[in-house]
Amino acid sequence: MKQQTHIRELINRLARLDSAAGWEGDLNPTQRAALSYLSRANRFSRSPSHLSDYLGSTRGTVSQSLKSLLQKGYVSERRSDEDKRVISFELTSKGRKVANEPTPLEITLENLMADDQLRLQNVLTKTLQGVLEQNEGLEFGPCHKCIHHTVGPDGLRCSLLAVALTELEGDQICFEQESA
Amino acid sequence: MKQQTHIRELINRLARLDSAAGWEGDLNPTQRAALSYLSRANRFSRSPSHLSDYLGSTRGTVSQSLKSLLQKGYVSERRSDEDKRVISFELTSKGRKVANEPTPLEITLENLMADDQLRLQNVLTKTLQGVLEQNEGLEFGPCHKCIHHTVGPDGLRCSLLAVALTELEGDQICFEQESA
DNA sequence: GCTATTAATAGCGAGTCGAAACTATTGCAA
DNA sequence: TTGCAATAGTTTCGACTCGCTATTAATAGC
Repeated sequence: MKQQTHIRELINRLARLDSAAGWEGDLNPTQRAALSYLSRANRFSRSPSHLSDYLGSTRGTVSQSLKSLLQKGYVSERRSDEDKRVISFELTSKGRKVANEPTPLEITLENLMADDQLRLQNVLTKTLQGVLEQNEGLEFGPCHKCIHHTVGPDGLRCSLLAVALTELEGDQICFEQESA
Repeated sequence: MKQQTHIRELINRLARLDSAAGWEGDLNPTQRAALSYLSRANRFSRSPSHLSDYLGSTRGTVSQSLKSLLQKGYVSERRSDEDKRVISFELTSKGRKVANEPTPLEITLENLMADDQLRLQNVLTKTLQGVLEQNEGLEFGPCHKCIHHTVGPDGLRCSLLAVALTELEGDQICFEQESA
């Protein structure tokens, strides 16, 4: 068998097993993935559109998932004042509690050697960039690794959106992120 | 953010994008994953039970997927003579054609440096073993890397199932496989 | 023979998925 | 300024996945 086929199967199988473990409680794997994204995205990136871009899904599908999460009390929504079409979602305390529970996959990764972890992260990041290039997809990387992220005398800033950033926001996911 | 969370997200996102690309034609990602498994599993491992173990799913779900694949002409079924409860599935020529189309993920992996590929495969394999240990899941590795695989004067054999193996079968996935 | 186990299937309800049709808001240009 | 295209989000449709809970059939152990 071709090696790249083997690696693809490993990635898919790991994700599948991680998903299967994600059925606990009244959530399914997709809802859990949405929750996880929302817990890590910055305030400009928590809309249905961005979530669907991130998940490689469609706005319609994501709209359904968010409706379900809303009914079950894991998220709350808020319309933007500047653009009344835009909705930003936020986790409730119930949602925050669930979003960061470690899965069996995470526990296993935690036990890997430190240099194995680093290598894995680097190669997978490179691979993701390659796939996104073919798809014309957005990277959704962390704000502080972006070409528009600047550190000045008045603190952290995003030169593209022209806003000041808190320390926390610098670590969050941004839909505009372009790797430096 | 914790590094293992980041890696988990990378794995899930890559698999998700690979899935999203798998909607082409009249197949969905799950059906495609089933097809891919059947194309690589040996004759003892192509039943609904083994497929559900492999996918981390249930027999009921897999039964539905296979029914759909059967109706669309991608697979054929055959009841075993020894044990009349057992059904073994096989790909039709139509199924074989679809099973081995490279996805964007595979194309990207192909372009990685050779040592990156090898490292990735090794670390992911180790990770999978770790997850399966927690799950009490089966590994489904290749026959020739199994403790029961022997090479004698009369060719390849499986000492557990007590059968002779062809060269091709030595490279296939087996549900009984235990890494040497 | 009786019973437990195993393999597979069927039916249920919730939810995902892509696709297409729809509403509301915004931005742009004539 | 009016008119229209683009954008954000929702709704509906049909096919399907998913866990769950029977149910049927075949086998294995006693």
